[in-house]
Amino acid sequence: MIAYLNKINAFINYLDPQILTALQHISTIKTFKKGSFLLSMDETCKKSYVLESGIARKYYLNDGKEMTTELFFKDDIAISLHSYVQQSPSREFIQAITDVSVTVTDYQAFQVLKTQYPALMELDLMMTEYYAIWLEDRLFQFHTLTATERYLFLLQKQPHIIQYIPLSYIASYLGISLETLSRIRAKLI
Amino acid sequence: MIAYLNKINAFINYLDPQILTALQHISTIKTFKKGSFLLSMDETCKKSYVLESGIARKYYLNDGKEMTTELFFKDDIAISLHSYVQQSPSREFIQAITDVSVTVTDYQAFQVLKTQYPALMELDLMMTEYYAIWLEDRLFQFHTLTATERYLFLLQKQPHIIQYIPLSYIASYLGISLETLSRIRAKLI
DNA sequence: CGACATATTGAGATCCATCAACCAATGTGG
DNA sequence: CCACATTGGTTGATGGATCTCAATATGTCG
Repeated sequence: MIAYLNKINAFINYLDPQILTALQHISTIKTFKKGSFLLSMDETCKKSYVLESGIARKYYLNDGKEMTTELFFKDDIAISLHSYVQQSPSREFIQAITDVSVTVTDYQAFQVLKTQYPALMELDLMMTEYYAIWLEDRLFQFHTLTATERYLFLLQKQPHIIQYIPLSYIASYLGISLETLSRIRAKLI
Repeated sequence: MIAYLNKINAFINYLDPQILTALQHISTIKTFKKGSFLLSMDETCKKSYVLESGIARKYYLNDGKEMTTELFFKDDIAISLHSYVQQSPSREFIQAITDVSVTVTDYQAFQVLKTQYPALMELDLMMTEYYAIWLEDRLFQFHTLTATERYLFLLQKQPHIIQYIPLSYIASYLGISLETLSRIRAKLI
């Protein structure tokens, strides 16, 4: 998993400088205040956001309850995949948890660039593969681990998450209630 | 979701015949007997299998128990993604549930062809996106639906599954025990 | 300080897993 | 062709994990 990330980074480093310049031409830097939305439900995800600083999350509403599906840190790519890929209305929100700075890249412009530079198509494929593997792993966790095990797993793999993010977000990310998470933590001390 | 499948099919239909011929050159037809394995754990997934007839499933072992993660029917692509993409040992098995006929395509040969024909790179991307969206949807179901709801959802979306596949496979596919599934079905009648 | 968001704790209800017994259909060797 | 094993499915009893509702505590920020 990490190995594959390294492969992607290596691929980016070996990209033709001309391609990188072209990418920069269709990208801008933008900031979002804590609590504001990079993407709202029913909106089409027409931009990708690479986090430069700050933290964001992706969530949807279920019976009025917010279910967090993904947490974004530096260098993560924040999009709502189903909306981005199909250019259809999103079921998800993407929200800044702290003040956030991002590199914004336009979907349409990127599509054009991909047909121009096959290396970008390949890069897009690698990143999508990585996301799919990450999803498989998450599904595996829901399939086989108890709530406590999922929490410990998160603690071990991404200890930084716990420090900066409200427990209510973490609870729904783990697929458990806030109360259960609180009890799990109490027991572990 | 279906719309995107249509888009992929349209894309395939408009592929340069030369590309299709090249694809056929690196593919062969093969059959597997019921119960036999297209891929075993610890083996690297070096082929992709497009089902022509029959049914297959993907599963892994957890505490000695088989957890079914995916069911394959006609035209589905059976691979273990993490193993295929990273060319590393698989955690999963792919097994023929009935006698199965498949079109086998070699990973390495396909990689070469992709660099030769960018349209194939694009096709690979679209198929991976589709799989990722499917995974997101499955994760959504585990996140928000009860066992009964997940079963009803499956019944509604893929009624053919129930007819040909042992309940034990379906149970683990839904993330529940065989007994619970049996009770759910009893209540629904 | 007061107000609002965030987290903890308790009690009861619910869902689902586990263990175990049992049943039906199918297949196999003698 | 029968006896028996095997596979797939059902049903019952029980316990544990987790949810929900509700009350309380803690923190944070204007």
